[in-house]
Amino acid sequence: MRILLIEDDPVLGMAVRDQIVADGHGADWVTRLADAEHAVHAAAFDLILLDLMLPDGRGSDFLRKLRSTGDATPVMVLTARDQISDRIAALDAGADDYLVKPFDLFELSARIRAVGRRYAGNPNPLVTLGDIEVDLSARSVRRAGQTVALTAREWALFEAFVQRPHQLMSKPQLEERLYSFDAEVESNTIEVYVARLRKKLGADVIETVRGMGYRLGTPGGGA
Amino acid sequence: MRILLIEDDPVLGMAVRDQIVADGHGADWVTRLADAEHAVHAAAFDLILLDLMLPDGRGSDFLRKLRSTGDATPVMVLTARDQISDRIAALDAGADDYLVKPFDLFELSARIRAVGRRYAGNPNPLVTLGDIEVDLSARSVRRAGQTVALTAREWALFEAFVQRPHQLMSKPQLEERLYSFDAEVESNTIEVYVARLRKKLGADVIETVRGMGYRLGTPGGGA
DNA sequence: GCCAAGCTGACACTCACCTGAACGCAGGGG
DNA sequence: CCCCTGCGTTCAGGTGAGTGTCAGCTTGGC
Repeated sequence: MRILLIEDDPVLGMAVRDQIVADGHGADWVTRLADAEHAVHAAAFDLILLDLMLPDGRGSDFLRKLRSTGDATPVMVLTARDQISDRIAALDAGADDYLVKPFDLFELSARIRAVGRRYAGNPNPLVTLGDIEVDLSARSVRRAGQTVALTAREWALFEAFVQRPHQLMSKPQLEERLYSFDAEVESNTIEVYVARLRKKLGADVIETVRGMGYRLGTPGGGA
Repeated sequence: MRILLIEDDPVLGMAVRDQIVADGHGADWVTRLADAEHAVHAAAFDLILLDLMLPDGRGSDFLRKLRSTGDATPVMVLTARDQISDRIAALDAGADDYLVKPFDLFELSARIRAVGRRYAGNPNPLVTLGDIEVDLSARSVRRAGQTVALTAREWALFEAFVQRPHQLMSKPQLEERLYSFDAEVESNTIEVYVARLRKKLGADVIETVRGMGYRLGTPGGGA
């Protein structure tokens, strides 16, 4: 999916863009409405993430203008918690969904997938790894047909691997993913959670690459 | 599908009716609540499109009256942007969905198809969960053959789960669903209603996934 | 054999969740 | 008009699952 992100806050913008890319989508990031209008004229997007407060205007005006041209691209609005009236205005102007700041990046991923599903018509995308089935949108994992219950952290870690099937991931990378930036973890948390995942899903779900990190394994003995 | 359109604006009404017909459904168009009441007594509809501002009364009153007679016909409310309180009233009165004016006729078609799918012409749209039977169109739940009475909120919450059987739903998602887009609820309402549902329907109807949300339990059909 | 890197079982602490109870409010009947 | 009932919502106390940390053990490289 090709996603246009309209957000002027540099920190949030970068975080969201990284998440989008990490989810395997293409991301165009602009910080002003003028650039956004240029972008939507230049290319077709599958989804637009729209901040409401921007330096050169209000997002809802942009949205209304977009809709008036007949453009039906799904638009997800990013709002602060106290901008209730603006949010309603955005929905009435034709937004399809909204997210309240500060939002969870996981929730963002889930919503983006939901949009993709709605407009692509296909049901839930299943990822298969040997006898393991992963439903990313439902956050459920089955092994040999049996549903395996994962905790929040376990799922977060596992999702990181599933989303980048062949990529090697270092422990600092994974820590960053699990704990954003602020939290400081000075222990072997990742090792512990890798162990817990292996216990629940089989020893070969995650492969250790000594001195470098981990990557998704090849359960079922396929290769 | 047979659809009743209650809308006094001639331009919008005609457009919507034409769209309905173009989609291959049957359309009855009335402009006043009196006519609407007459229509629902005379024939059974698969869907009612209901404007809230009508010359001879408020749509939400019509809806409440309809529900009080036990009529469970799906109702989609058509609202203008500044009728926020009315919109909430309508949802509380038992609306299944709503569309904000001005809306895309394309979206209208999509929503109608969604309703059609949800209540797909099977004579018995029964969902079975262990010893629990759910009739979405009749808004009734039976447990071990015994009908269980759910309140409006309880049903709204339960329906959210039943409609997406395997989907994990976060508390913010569920709050959205129950309270539309306006209310800022900072409390444990969802927890309370989950507890009440469990009390009425059994502890395992809804499964808690700590830190992530809830999903439908698997009293008999998980695996 | 030695060292570094990774594995794992155990454990205390926290907080997300559960739950009973109380309050406000609206609707209906007396 | 007022009381009564039922629903929705809030609150506070208690609890356990989830989490991070650590110590001791295993594995792999040289």
